[in-house]
Amino acid sequence: MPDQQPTLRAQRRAETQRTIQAHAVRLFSTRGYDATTVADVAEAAGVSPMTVYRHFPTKEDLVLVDQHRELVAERVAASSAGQPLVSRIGRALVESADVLTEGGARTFLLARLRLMISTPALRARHLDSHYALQQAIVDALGAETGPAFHAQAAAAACLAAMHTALIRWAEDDGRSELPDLIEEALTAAFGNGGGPRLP
Amino acid sequence: MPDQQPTLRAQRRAETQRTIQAHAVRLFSTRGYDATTVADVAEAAGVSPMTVYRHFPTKEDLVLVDQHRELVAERVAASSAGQPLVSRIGRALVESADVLTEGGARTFLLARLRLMISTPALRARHLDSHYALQQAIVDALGAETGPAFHAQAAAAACLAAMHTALIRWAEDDGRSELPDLIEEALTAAFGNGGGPRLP
DNA sequence: GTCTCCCCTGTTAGTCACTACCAAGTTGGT
DNA sequence: ACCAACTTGGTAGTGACTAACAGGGGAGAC
Repeated sequence: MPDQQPTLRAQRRAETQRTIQAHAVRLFSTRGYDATTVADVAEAAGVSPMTVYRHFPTKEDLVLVDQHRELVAERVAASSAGQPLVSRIGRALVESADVLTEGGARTFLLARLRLMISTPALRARHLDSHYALQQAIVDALGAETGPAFHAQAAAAACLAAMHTALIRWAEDDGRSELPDLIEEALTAAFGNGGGPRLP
Repeated sequence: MPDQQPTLRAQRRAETQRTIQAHAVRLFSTRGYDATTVADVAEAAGVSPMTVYRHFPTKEDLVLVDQHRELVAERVAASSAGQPLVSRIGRALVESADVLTEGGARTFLLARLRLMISTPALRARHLDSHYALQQAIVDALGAETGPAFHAQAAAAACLAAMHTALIRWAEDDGRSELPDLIEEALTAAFGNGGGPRLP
């Protein structure tokens, strides 16, 4: 059970993973996703094609790697249970977006997002990852929120609204603030019942 | 421009298309999607693998063929422009589901839906088709509905709610009424602002 | 330090989805 | 009967992805 070794070996592994992904996104963005083979990515990263598959189960995952889930789930779990579902979820989404766009990874985030929007295969998988995120949100909401079906519907609707904000953000080339766009999309869908703006 | 010939040649084409799809869904449901090759489908349908690809661009499209789009779009376009967006869209979705589940294709619809839910690749493509449906809805809403971004968010949220209803319906094995489930999902997401039940 | 175990990486061969490119039979209009 | 367009089948090839086997460099034990 290698779980308490954040150093040394795992470090190299994480680095090659980052290297491979960085080269992949760069090549996909310049040459196009379909025109770039996994072998091309491997060669650019200086590894063998097999190594790419050991780190990323599919070619699509080279773009779709995502730690967004944990970020959102913990915020949903921490929200006060008294408010309506869409408020709790919406707030968690806005705050998570705030965190993600703070760091210096903004450009990389945009490049990945552009790929996910323009490439059909990636767009489909991206939407499917939202579906997984939806399950995580429902789990984080807890059991006493009425029928699970209702929580599913609320979470799905919130995520769909966020998705339109993501697309808008990419179209803006990241010039606008993502949290604001998400807030606007939520308001457009649910009205002002989604709760007031962050302090 | 062969556009005015609803007879003869196109008839045979439509029939082979139906035959291929029927055999495909049957084989996928029994043997599993991944365990069934396109060659298997072709052999079962009595055609060559090439012919399958002529009628369906990808293996996934063997399950995902869908005329739902036109059905929903025309109902959205016919809705009265005075109501809130989510009401207009939600009503159109409920009515379209009513039409689709009326016919005798209910069993076939369920089989396809089960495949789309259980198979990752199909689930992703299914969600992507909802994205295309979303664009059609926004177009059908007309131009005077405020920022297009708001219409996108409202349509995306409505479709996501409907999707949870579809999953619930499949889990029920189609015993409940799909339009009712969609109505319930919309209410869970948007409250009662979505408008009253159909007359 | 050295030995040993294990993880990581590379190589090969193979399956399968999917795509041109070309050949043949059928149907539709003249 | 004749030409054109449509549909189908065959072949060869690309590329994503998998399984099985072999070598190399760190990890811990002595």
